[in-house]
Amino acid sequence: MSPRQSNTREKIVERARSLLQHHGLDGFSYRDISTHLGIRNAAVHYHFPSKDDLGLALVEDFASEIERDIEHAQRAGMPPKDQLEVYFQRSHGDASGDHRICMFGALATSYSRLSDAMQRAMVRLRSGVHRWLADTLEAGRRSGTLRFVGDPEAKAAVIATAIQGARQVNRMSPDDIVAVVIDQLREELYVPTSKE
Amino acid sequence: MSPRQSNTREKIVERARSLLQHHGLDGFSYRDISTHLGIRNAAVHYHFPSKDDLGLALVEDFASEIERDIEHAQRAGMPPKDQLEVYFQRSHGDASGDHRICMFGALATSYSRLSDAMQRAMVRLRSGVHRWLADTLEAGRRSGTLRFVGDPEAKAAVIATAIQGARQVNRMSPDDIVAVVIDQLREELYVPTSKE
DNA sequence: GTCTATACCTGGATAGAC
DNA sequence: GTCTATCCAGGTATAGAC
Repeated sequence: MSPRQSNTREKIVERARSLLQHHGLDGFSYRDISTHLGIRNAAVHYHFPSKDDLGLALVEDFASEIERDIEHAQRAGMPPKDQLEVYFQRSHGDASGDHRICMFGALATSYSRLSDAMQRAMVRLRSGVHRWLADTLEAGRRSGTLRFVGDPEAKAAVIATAIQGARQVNRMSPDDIVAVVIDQLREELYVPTSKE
Repeated sequence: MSPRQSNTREKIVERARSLLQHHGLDGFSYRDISTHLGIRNAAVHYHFPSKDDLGLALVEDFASEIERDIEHAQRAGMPPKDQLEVYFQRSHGDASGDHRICMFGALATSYSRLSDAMQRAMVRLRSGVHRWLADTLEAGRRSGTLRFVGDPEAKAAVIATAIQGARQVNRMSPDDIVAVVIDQLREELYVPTSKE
């Protein structure tokens, strides 16, 4: 009932996450956040004493958002193909909307210098998404709406990494590479509904 | 005949490239280079006055290496499947050997802040690799050694982005994700030689 | 080509008033 | 919870001697 998070804190997280997904953790400063919000540097430090605190909050914020969506889709009994489609559309929306790159891609170069807590949060998030994707693929293949060869875990790895990679190089091309990649994945995965 | 590049310059490029592919452009300093080579900071600045000069040299060095390999494979008349295999093995070697991430992934977060020259060099490199990969896929399908559905350009995009993404998350997992992804791509692409 | 020395700036972080 | 003021470390870059 009582607000556990101040309004400013939320705004900081929102802004910092955008900066992270555009420039990486080493590519933005407290100043970039404070000036955008019209506050002082010290105010940001009040909410997140060190940059590691901020980084951890960003990963956890992102993780709980993803996990909530996965749980919601599963509770609603959404068919595998539809769940996959939500994943595709979210990825494409983030990427083409304001050119955000994937959280894992954004933190990849910093990874070895991150705190243990942050590394653990990322490993946990990646593993959770991978688990969901592999299970979804397997269920779809069993029910006949999806098709692919080999291990669901391996196919999940290809899909996730392709989208992540596409989001990173999207800015380096006039074409919408994310859209191209997702369309190709659809063409390979989706079983046609009518006889071809 | 006369050496156009001093030994030190080569060593700087080599070291800087390793640092770039581990920590990103914002994740290393001139100091990291100079101490490793046992020289002073100013000596590095002599060869590369600004960090942008250094970054451009790294991209161009990498690009000429790749382009040389592509040209060599084509001149040798190497079959499409073998050319692809060279690409796979090089990617896996770099990634599992000393955990280097892909050059595009390493520079993705910095991209919008790079000089025009560097951005152009990266666009050109990406487009060259993509051209080669799409052509190789198409030739392989025509000759019956490779199989895939859809446009060679789109399939090339999926393959390149998947490997790039895999190289980035490789450190976040106990498994060798690059190997998993490449094996899955092989299984999808390679036409069995004997009847199955 | 490499050195010493230094200038200058940015960025993370803290103290203490309000 | 936000401010002003300040500190300090690290990083890029340059001048000038050797």
